[in-house]
Amino acid sequence: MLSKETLKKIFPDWEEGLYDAILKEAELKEAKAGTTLLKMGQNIKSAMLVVEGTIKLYQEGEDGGEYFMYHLNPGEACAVTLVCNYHHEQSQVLAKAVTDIQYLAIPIEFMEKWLNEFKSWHYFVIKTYRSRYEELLKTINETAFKNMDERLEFYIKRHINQFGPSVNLTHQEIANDLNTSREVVSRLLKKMENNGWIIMNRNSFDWIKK
Amino acid sequence: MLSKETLKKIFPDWEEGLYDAILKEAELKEAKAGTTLLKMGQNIKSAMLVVEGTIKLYQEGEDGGEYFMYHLNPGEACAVTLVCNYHHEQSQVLAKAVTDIQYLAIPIEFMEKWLNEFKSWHYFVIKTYRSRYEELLKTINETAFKNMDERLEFYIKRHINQFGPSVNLTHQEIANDLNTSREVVSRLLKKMENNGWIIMNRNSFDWIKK
DNA sequence: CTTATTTGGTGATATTTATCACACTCAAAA
DNA sequence: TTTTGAGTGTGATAAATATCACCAAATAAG
Repeated sequence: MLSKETLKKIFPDWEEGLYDAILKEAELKEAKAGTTLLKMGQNIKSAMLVVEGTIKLYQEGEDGGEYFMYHLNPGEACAVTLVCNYHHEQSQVLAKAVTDIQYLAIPIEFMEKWLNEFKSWHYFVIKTYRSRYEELLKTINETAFKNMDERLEFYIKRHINQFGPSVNLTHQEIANDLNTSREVVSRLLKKMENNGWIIMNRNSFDWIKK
Repeated sequence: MLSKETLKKIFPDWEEGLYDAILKEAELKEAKAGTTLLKMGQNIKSAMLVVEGTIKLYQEGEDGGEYFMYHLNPGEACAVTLVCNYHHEQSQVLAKAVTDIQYLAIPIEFMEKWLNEFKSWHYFVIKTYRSRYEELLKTINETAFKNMDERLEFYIKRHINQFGPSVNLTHQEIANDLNTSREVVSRLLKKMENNGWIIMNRNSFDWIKK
């Protein structure tokens, strides 16, 4: 398990008792890069707080397509899992580990209890929902108003914001995240290369614009 | 001002003290159908709780386009205005009254205070964020995965869910909400009419499918 | 080294959506 | 009644995106 000190660094501003409760009730889990942590429709049995690594949150289409919404980083939590009062509540998102990760899994029976018990937990839940809501607004804005070239640019910028200017994604992976096809991504990236926005290598490219 | 009884009917499950606080601090405002209640980028100075009528929430594009996200009904609140700790926080949504409405405006300086003071307020905020987050997920799903014909159908269904099977919207209004053009909406509605899904009248149509 | 697989490039074509142009109809106003 | 304007219908065309087909380069596997 984590030390209380580490916990405090990752999740600051909590009450002492909340750290103790976490240490007592939460399970520290690990997952390899690429693992699916939560599928759409799956019953939620525990809340998920990120300790180490990055998670990507998706919306899943009926046809099986995926649409990337936002990243979750250490100190953040998966909003949908935070307020589940009943065991039969189903996930409306798809969550995947993009790096090897560590996360705290807290059985959902504590959610209601801790809301009553710890003011700092209550604030944490609200802060989480608020920030995720804002991420969704940005995603909607991109999706509803922008063409694929701009959406690709936005996507790349979010990626380099997370992992630095070198992008190690295949065109196919990007296409999946944007719910488009590889050919479209290839052509748009080629255009960006011609514009001098990126330098392409095999299996990766570097963002140099601005 | 509203009576406490009316308030309790519209916003059930609150603490007695919260009703009193609302009666003391909130201002009951009215607005005509069509009024813009909140623009994107505008400073938020009060929280907005719907008492009567329906509000439509939009995301606004840089080019001035609008994209409909969800409805707000009596007993619901505008999530973005609920957690504003500072006076310079700007709205990321556009809110318009679609009918004549009444709403409670609560100066944002009470938000932080009431979070501490009233457990039921805390729950209300979380419940609000949670339900709005879910609405956004649905909107993203429609926008990212569906073609215009399906999005139009979804849009109409949400509308009739609010106002009944007779839809009194011009093609232009629908086009604005879906960020497309009138011609596209006209053609798709014509197709629905041919399929026997709707009956068209001038300035309105009726949904009969299913 | 040779072969197989993954990844990327690109033309051709189809589909979807946007845009432009203009005609028609109804209803309200003059 | 005539006029005006808002709302709608629809063809033509353009632009964006999706899909198909196939090839080439790089890498991994044998």
